[in-house]
Amino acid sequence: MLSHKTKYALKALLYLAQQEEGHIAKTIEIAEEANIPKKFLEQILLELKRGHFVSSKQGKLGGYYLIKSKNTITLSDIHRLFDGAIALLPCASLNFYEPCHDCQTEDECLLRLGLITIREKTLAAMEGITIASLIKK
Amino acid sequence: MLSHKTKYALKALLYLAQQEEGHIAKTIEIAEEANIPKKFLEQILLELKRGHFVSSKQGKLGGYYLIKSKNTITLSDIHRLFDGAIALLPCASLNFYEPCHDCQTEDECLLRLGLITIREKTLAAMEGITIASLIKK
DNA sequence: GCTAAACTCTACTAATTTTATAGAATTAAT
DNA sequence: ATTAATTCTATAAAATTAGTAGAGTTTAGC
Repeated sequence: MLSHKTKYALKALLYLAQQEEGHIAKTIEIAEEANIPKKFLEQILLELKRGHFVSSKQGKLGGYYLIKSKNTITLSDIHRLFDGAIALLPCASLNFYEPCHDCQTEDECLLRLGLITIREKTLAAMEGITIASLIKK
Repeated sequence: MLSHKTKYALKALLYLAQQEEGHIAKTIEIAEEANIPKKFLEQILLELKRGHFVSSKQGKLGGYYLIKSKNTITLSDIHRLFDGAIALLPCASLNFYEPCHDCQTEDECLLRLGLITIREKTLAAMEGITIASLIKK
């Protein structure tokens, strides 16, 4: 399941992607439009900025805007930024790999290969969904 | 990601499925074999029993054994029993549906249809993995 | 019947993560 | 200067997860 943070991030990106070129959106504007607690959204937008999905203008008249094309921002990108691994266990993860310490040797693990299969299919599905494709539907 | 509980449940089922017909496995035996804290495993086995995946024999010489065919126990079954919904948000879930309270109307939600697509693909993948198929690999 | 060894059940605790909130600091337009 | 926005750090409240404790129940075997 997605955390609220990831859901809010996606909703914020969807809002930004729907604005006309050059529009700079204030946090309060996004928060009210997408029903997100404003102070929580501030943190989320900062993380999206650090992840190079959005950028900001400071000071009066400041705000946030997309800097990555909405066609190239996928569900898996945002999931990884806020919720981490796509895989069901770290031992089956590409980007967040960690061995299980309850397994003696990974080769003997009956679970891992199955979980890798799941991750491959889920990841393919998540990479197929972009901010742009969500808006089109 | 799977909780430890779900991972332990799967490992316990894998252990039981590998025993010869008629064998009754003690909790301590499964715990040691699969590296699971014994008291935690007790709870997990009880939940698996309530879910009709295993049954138990009480008293001395008691223990647990599979009652559902290993060919029909899927990853999605066990995920749902311990970790709940397969979908990324409750509004996209089949078995754990709940509306989001930050959406005005569900029809206007740009996220939901995409998440339903993901759920369909992930679920298909998870239904394809059974306890039996994990043992074969 | 008694004892040993297993499952059963309820409650509790400790740690972690999630979901925020608070408030001071910084930046920039007017 | 003033106003209104982002930025940053710290904190708090709530929920979830992971695990423990201990009493109760059941059954095999002597």
